[in-house]
Amino acid sequence: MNTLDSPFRSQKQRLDDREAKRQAVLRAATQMFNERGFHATSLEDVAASLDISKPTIYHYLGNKDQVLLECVSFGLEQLQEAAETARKQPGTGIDRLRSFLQRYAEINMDDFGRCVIRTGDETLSPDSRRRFRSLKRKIDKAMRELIEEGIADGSIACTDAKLLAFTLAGALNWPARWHEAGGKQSAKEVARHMVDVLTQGFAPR
Amino acid sequence: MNTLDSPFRSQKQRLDDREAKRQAVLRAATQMFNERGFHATSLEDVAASLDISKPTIYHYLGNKDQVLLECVSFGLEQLQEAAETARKQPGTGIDRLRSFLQRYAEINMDDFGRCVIRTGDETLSPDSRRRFRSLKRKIDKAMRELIEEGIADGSIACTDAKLLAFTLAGALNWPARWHEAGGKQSAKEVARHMVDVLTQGFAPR
DNA sequence: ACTATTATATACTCATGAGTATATTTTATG
DNA sequence: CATAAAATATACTCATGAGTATATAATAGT
Repeated sequence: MNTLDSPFRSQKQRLDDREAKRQAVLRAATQMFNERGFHATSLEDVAASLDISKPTIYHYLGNKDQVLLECVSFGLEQLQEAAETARKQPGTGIDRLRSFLQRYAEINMDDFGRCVIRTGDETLSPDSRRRFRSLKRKIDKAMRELIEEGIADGSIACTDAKLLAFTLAGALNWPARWHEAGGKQSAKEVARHMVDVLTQGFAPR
Repeated sequence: MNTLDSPFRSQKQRLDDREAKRQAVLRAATQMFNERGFHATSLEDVAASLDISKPTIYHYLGNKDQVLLECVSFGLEQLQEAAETARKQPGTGIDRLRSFLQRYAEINMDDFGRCVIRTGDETLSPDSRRRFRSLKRKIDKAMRELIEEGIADGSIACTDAKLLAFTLAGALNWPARWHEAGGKQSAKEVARHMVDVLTQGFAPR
């Protein structure tokens, strides 16, 4: 099998190639959306940043709405994975929840996660919006279930799992707005600290 | 002095009139921005919702950017007031902080406060953005000071006031995205519950 | 009554940017 | 090789919506 740099690529290689280009477009788009906002970013800008032309983007992706949908879907997939990983872990409910929250926060400081947070539902077309919402609801549900498991085993103190989930999500979404990659504290540090604060509360124990 | 409905209004009355109209425009704009998003809302839409024409809006406000800036400024003023009120209150640091947080959350579920949260910095022109950021920084600073006072008097347990402020703000900003006026729980209830959770943490005591 | 000012509307201009028609080149395969 | 398919570009169209020029009615002040 030809793994060297022959000019004749296998079909798989070509498909991978295509996929890599799609990804590159999405990555570039995500970064620009995050910096300037979706509406202030034209696909021409995105194309230019990759030294390609606008129609090339349309060759790989249907339209601007779809570009955005894929960007956020990617972020939401990462979150979904994080939830599944946490679910499988050993330990008490609170341990699993904390481990999820840690990862959740980290993802929200990364390109695609940030995009999820910074994208308002209204930005997407009605169809995409439904998808977007439905994916977000899944994450929310996963978080709620982790909480409920913790309540059940007594490791979490809480009277309203839904509201707790919103509270935690809100706190851990916010860094998507203010944290910047090169900052003093790494995403990991920020996440850890926030999760601790949320766990303990700010009233002395 | 003529306080009845004479057709001859005093200068003050006329100024008030003008101000009332400005306010009406801002209120209508805020609501539409919150629902559809800034970019999906044309000033023509806003005008139509008030049964006036677009140039009338331009008669009262310079341009769309300014409309948005005034909307968010209004929300930020409310938050500023809340901060000042809390500062003046008696009690320990944690009491004053909690009282601020309560009000903070409530405002964020109201038209103008919501607009503050839902408006990304990138949405505004560079000049307005600077104003917007500077006003937000003030609120953040106020929250941080309340926290520091609480740390000083031992009523708040915290090692990083800045990060705690971000954490609390994030959690209490989030309802601007999901809470709706006619929902099951009133803004006040949601706020109270969230503040409690944040105070106590979710680890059993 | 006469003029200036304020409030409002109609009917434009103009830039931007999404999306496309079409041409061209490269790559793959019978 | 010849032809089909994929990749890329140039150069358009076209809708939208911000902002304006201009007209008119109402109100205020002289």
